[in-house]
Amino acid sequence: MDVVSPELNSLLPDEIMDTEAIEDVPHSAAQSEASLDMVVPMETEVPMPSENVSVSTDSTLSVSPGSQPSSLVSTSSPLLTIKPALATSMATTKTTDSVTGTTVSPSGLQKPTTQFAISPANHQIILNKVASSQATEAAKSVGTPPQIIKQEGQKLLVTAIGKSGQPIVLQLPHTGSKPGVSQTSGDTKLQTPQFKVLTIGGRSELKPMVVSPGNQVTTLQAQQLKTVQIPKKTPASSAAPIKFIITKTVNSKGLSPQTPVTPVIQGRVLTQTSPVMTSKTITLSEPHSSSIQTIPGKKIAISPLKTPSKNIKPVQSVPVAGVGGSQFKTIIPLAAQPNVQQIQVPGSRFHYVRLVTATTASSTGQPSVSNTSSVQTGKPVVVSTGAVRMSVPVVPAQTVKQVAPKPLTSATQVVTTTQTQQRLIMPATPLPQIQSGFTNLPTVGYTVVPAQYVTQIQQSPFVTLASSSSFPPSGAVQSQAKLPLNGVSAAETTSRPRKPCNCTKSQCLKLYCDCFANGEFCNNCNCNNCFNNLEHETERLKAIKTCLDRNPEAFKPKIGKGKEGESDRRHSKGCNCKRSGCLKNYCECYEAKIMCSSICKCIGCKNFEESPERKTLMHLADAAEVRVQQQTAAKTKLSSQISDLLMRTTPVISSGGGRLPYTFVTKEVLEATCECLLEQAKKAEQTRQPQADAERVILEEFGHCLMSIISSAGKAKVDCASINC
DNA sequence: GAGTTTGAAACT
DNA sequence: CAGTTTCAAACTC
Repeated sequence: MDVVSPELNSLLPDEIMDTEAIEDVPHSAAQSEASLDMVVPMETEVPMPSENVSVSTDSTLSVSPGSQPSSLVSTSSPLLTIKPALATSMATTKTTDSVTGTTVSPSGLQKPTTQFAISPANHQIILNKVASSQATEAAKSVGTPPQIIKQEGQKLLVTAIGKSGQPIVLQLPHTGSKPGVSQTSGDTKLQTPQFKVLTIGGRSELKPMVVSPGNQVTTLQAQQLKTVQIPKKTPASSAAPIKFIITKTVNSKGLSPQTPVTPVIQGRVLTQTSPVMTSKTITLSEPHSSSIQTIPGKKIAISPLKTPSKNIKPVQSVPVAGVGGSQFKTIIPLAAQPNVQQIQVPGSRFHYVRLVTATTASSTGQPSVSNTSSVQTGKPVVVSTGAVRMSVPVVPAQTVKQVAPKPLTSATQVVTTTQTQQRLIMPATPLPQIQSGFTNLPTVGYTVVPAQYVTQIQQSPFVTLASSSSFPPSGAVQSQAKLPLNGVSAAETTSRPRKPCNCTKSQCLKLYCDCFANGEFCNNCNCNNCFNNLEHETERLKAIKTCLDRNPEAFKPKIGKGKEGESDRRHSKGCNCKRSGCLKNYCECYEAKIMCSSICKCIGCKNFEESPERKTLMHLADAAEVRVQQQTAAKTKLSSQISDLLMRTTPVISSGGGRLPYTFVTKEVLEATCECLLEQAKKAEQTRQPQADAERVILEEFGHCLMSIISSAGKAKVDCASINC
């Protein structure tokens, strides 16, 4: 029996994942071994490089929320028992629980390096297994991963766990805890009396791993246990309050030298929706939709299946209930070479991309629609080597749009989108959790990829995003995506046309670089020695982390809403201008076309509402802009008319077999033409027609004149030819 | 296009 | 946190 304590659910951070329904349970083949030094900023989930707990695709998840879905309450220090099916395989891998630094050693062979975070707010538990020593070192460098415990929502997030074919069981024993294993934050105090026991897989094979969160074991024991079993291949009822998000963990090639064969790791997030919490939708759809079933046994069994291929959900969109409301996540696994799963957080500027290196993955996605939202899974993501897992900071999304599930012939995936377009990977909010998560992140396998880049990545044949999905395949990887997304042009998707940077010394890895600061990859830039690309993923991630360490809001938009709403946009930090009077583009406020505010520390500011200089400047700017627009429109219209005329006269000209006699454009003809045009202008002026109309009339007259000239010339030429002149 | 100015970012 | 340096964009010529 595999049991996961309900506390874990409660402990899971809201931001990380919120799911309401479990649809698909992929097999997880997890391997621990992360070699990469990549740090992913802003991940709520701590990726487990080596191993992830995955719900096997084959297996159906049966969740018995019991009568009380909300009953899943995280206890402060739940006992967590993880049982890897094959303990022997675990030897090379280290498992770490994100929970307050508790470490789990599977089969006792490995160091306890696992860390898992528990967010009491959502009752979520994130289990991250850090297999590789490298990962642990990275974690060390980052610092001890914080435990996140939130009691509000009841969510269980389980990521990364054992190798494929080796189920990992999370168990919450009533009694027993390893001393000193876990830390409990003060948040853990808030514990709900009830437990949920999740059993995954339910293989007899499984060897128990015990993770004891530590301090408050006794309390947990006292609490009620609910066990939910997820039988393999059993359909899950949507009604089940518990949601599972399964994320596929990745095995990186080089990551684990020790284990040459890297199983695909699938991770899933299990979230239980509490009545209190705003619901978030999680869509994990297996090809054959698995339904969540409540099992009287009150056990949830999550069994990673050995068969890796079946239901890996390429895309996961998870609405997450956050403080501000529901938050939405979209995880899109991107195919091709690095398997990439994209996680979109509405409002965020970054796309989280999860690079999955799965050796094998195959599944035919069947669209399944959950009541609230659904994520369709397409074909399984092909796992190549280094597995990268990205957790996404969740930004509260006001509304979530769900994409109707499509049958996926290919690796098509439906992506749910929020009203806002997908953007971000960086948390809109300061997201301390992200940072913490970031620090916690195993350095391996994570990357933050700009949206455009994701689009580029999608070129890979494996994953085709549905039309609804925002990422159309693009041609060149580095080329900036300009293809329409969701029917929206790329230009529309991006708030502004990005200017190419010209960085020379920063390697485009500092905020000096606008591309980097905007969370974008350099593309078609003029920079030198650019590291802001996928080729320098590691450096880039480090740079991102550094920036976030320095300023957690470094990637937040500087221009935010003021107190009074959108009309009150203002610079988040204020400017510090001294010499520009805040009336040049040096000033970030002026550049953003907003007034300086009280938080600005500028000297000699002239960028305020009543400023005459500003008014003059703005007036001039507006006038110039209007002028430019008019000129552009006039040019366009004139050129179109000319081309139209040429098209019409072409037969005449061609019939003549030669060029028209330019001598026809004599001084007299020009004067006559000008008079015609002036006459039209006078008429327009007398009738007080609008400028646009006047221009149109004049241009039309000009066209008529041209027609007459060309026609006359053509006739003359024909006549001349007929008389051999 | 080269050089200067400017202020944010980075550094100490 | 303040002062200084670095950096790249904005600007001028």
